[in-house]
Amino acid sequence: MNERLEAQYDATAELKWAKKWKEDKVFHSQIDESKPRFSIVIPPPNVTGSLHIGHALDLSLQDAIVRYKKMNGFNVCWVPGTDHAGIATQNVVERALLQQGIRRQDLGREAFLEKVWEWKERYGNTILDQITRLGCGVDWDRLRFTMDSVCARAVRRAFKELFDRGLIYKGHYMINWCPRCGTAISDLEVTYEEEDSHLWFIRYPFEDQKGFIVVATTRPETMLGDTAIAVHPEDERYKSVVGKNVILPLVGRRIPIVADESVDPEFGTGAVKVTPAHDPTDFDIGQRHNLEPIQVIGLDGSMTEEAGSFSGMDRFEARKQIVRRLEEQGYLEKVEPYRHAVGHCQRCHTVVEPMISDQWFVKLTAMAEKAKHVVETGEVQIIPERWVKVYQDWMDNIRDWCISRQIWWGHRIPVFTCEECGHVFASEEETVEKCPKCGGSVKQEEDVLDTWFSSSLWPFEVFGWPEETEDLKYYYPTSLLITGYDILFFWVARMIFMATTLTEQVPFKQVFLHGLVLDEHGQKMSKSKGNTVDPMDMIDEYSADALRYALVSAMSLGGQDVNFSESRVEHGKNLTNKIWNSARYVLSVLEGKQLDTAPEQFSRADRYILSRLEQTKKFVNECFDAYDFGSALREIESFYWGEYCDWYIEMSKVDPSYSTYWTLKQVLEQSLKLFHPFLPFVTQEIWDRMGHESYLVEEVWPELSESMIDQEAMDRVATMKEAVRGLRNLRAELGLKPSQRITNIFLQGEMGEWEEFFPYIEFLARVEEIKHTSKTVPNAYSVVVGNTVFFVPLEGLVDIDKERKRLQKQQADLESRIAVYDKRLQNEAFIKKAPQEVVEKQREERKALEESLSNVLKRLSELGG
RNA sequence: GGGUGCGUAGCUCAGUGGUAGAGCGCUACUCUGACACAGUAGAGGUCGAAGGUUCGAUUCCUUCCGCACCCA
Repeated sequence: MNERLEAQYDATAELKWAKKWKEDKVFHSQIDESKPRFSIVIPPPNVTGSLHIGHALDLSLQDAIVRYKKMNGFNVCWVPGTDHAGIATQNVVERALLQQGIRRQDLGREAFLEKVWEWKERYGNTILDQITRLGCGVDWDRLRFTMDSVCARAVRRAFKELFDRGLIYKGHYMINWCPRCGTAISDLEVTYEEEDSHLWFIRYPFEDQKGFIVVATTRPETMLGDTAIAVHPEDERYKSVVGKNVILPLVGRRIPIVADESVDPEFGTGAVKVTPAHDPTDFDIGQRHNLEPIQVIGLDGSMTEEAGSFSGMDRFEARKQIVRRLEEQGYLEKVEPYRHAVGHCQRCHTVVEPMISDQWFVKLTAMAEKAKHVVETGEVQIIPERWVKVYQDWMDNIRDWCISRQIWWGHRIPVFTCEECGHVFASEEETVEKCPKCGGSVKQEEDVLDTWFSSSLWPFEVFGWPEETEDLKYYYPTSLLITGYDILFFWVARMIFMATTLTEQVPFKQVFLHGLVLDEHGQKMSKSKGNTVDPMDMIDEYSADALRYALVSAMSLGGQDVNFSESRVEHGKNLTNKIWNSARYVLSVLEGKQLDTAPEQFSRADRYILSRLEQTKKFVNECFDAYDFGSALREIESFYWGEYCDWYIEMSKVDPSYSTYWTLKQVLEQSLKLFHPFLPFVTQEIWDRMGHESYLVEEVWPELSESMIDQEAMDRVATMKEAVRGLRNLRAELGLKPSQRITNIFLQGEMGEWEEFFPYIEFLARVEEIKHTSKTVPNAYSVVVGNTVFFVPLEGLVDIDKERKRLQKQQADLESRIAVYDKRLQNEAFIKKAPQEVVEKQREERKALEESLSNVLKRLSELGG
């Protein structure tokens, strides 16, 4: 044993171990055919970002399973890395440059990208350092970045393959445009929010000047681009006007009234304006009726030349002005308050503008079929299972994926057009000089790919795909993916269809989706609400172990969201200190003792704690297999604190023998191992202080030896605890201080069942001596435990009235409990229909209560009550 | 509108077909031989509402109410 442990755990030890694990490459994995393998890839965080509380949970879970698997003999490979986060990163760097008065356009593409790389080199390690600090056992030798050469190669290959197979195409369609980010975004990147707005009712006069038709709209500013009015074909109110023309107010354009199934007769007046250039539904109507799209809102969100006198005006200002103009000219019929969902850019929160533009798309219908199939067959298992349906529904209703982005930071689309012969082709090469057909000069596409396109290749690109590397063959498909359910569509689903299409394998065999971390009142954390928690602050204040405890212990099997509370972190710190202190005590007791051979005989107390340890181990293993991390951790804690510390260590202070010391050590060591996946630091530090040279994570996970389970030992100790609690309760009621020892008490009952526990009871209940008695002891308090009565005579202190009240209270309690059993046991249907063992158990439980009750009644009658 | 999840102690949450548990908070006592970041004792709950299934429901089913999230 090493030097004594300090009275309090100093969590700065964490820094030392985090560094050592990394430096000693403890988590480096190499191909080893002789071992079962376990591979897992990190969900790559944004390279310019920093660790947030959701990452902390996700990483804590991954680290727990990684350590657990490693201790169970698996060749574990956890691949770390970061994501280039196209739009987000570009925004960050642009903003920084603007502070110096530089616009990216001033620099030009090449120079700007250099700046972004510089930024990445400078700040990109922040989050990696934080992952280290959290204690994550990743394989640093396999660190990847979604823009590094290996990933870039994979992206080009994936693109080319899909392009050549006709699964990627360029098209002129309606997409979601973010005017602030200046790029197209995918459907998933639009978040809809309910907003209070208005429904404007506008009169469109018939061209013959005889009356008008009223349409309702939420977006009056787009009316400048209207090229029709649409009504439902079955709508009786409008049947007669279909085919007629109206004159567009403010513009004077003549536009037709068309009939289209997509119109909802319940909405507004049942007649709607059609703006094919600025609304997805209208775009479809336009296609069906050959309507010309007129773009009146530009890419920057201001009105175009087509908007006439409103040209150059911001779209929201234009809305106000147009409404005013309509009102002035008598076209505005009425305005009603209206609540509707408005699409915002997920990243910058700007209201997105549906626009028609040239973009690149991935054709998903066929790919989705495969992706659905592998989940149906169980090749990919989604856990918890309820997400399967959500996944399948999304695959069923999938739409093509817009993957081009009008930004510079990202993987530039590897498509080239020959300037001579017009040949368009995708290439896997980083640079292409000449057209493969005619040798003419070529021009590459300007746009870059959606970041999620490269992320979707992550599980195989990190192992070197498309090269058939040894790593790829050995580690892929990966064993498990752990991530939040919020990126089920964004990432998980896309990885599955990309993997099944490109590698013809699944990306991972299982995917565990955990909940999100919310604030302590179940609210989403957001900067605007000011309820965010910085995990690094928690680590600094309480330790990484404490933070991990707070997050993981709050997990439930169903993958519910986790409400984060700082008091839980504090408790985590208290727990680490409790482990530390108990170890400190045990080590001091074990100092200088040789405990290499297992004892031949165990005491009842030893067998009790060893039995509970076995039960705990079994339960914890089951939890790990079911990814029920929260239960596992809570179970270990309650065993260690509630049984080992509270009872066994206390009992071990009474006349310890060799088997006591051996058991103390065994339980401590095995508990440290059980705790280790969750609290890697404090357990490693103690392990080290115990004199072990090894890393705990390289030790073998405690093996089950269920033959150690001794039910009788557990039952007897449970009864002993009951007696101790009864005596302590009496002490508390009498106001006895811990320092006041009771001289002696008398036991009336079966001596044989109790004798071996006398020393423990004496110690735990602070009694000088327990003696046996066959007769009632007069003038004494009593504690009834089943068929046993402990008499507690206290010189001059026994208040008969008080004693009577205590017993009456116990009587009432026992009677009410027995009544419940009686009701059940007197019910014939219960006796007949309930399983025999249940009936038997009820009878036994009732009998135990009855024994206590009869003793209580006997005491009362002796007291003349 | 469709879907999913959740309503259990003052707060935050576990959990179970056989009269409910933890942490924090609260009350009282205690620096008792590792731990006051602790110990001991205690108070506190008709497990959202109503039906149904069952010998028995907080647990399973249905409906309703409330909250949250996802999709359209």
